Amino acid sequence: MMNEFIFENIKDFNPKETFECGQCFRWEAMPGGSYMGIAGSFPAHISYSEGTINIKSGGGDRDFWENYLDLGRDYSAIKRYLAGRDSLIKKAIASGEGIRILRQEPWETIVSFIISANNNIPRIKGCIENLAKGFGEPCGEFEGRAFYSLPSPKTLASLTAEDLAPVRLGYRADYLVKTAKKVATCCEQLPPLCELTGVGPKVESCIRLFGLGQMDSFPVDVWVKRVMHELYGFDEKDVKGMKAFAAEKFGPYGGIAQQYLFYYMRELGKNN
DNA sequence: TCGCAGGTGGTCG
DNA sequence: CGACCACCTGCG
Repeated sequence: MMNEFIFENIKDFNPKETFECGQCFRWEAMPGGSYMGIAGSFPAHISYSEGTINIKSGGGDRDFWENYLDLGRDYSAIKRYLAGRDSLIKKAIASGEGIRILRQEPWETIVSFIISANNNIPRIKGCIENLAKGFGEPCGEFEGRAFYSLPSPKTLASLTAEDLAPVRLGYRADYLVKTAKKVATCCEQLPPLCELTGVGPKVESCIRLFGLGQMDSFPVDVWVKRVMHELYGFDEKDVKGMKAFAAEKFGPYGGIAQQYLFYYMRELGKNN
């Protein structure tokens, strides 16, 4: 199966900024600046040029992709709101004008961000691909490559940490199995995130923002600590203060502000 | 060789 | 509560 969807007159979208701002791990840059990857069980190749998004996909309808890329949201208005509330964030926004928050599946974000803990990006990506290839469902051949979804809660719950050894998750394998068991028994309804093993405050914030569309969620990771120190003078240990500040300043769009700040600090780091 | 990387869980004071 | 510390793994 092969679909093609065109979205025209799209502002505030840049594939690199969107797929490399730390919110997702299954998209890969292709020559020419397009991105190939998979959303849920749908592989796709996404490119953008002069206001037009072109999506070639191995599944999912137009509505799915419109929703996944959050195209219904007016990011220009959000940027104006944030810049109006705080002058320091303007610089951060300027570094990542084309960031959009992908609307990923809750389970996908739960798995991804449990794996992300105390880990680095190349290895996170590797683990996720190993997990999908080894234990996920085949999602068909797309542009000459085989794609696999992540294993469902039920599938993962039926495995042991030992079974997952080839995935190279380290101690996170145990977290994943325990969490899968919990999610699998709560059919349909998601259990409270804080009850999931491997889900602490930071991972929970990421799941809320990237998986549940809670745009006010403000994940504080090492990069956000750094940028909040650099830009606003916070002590890097004062996570409570940062969250309170974000709630006060950025209100319903704290999570989007976080993405600009995160991307800004990452880009800054690359030049040093 | 050793520290580090999108933190968390467990233990103490 | 807040401060520590161990922790799989792969890379520089």
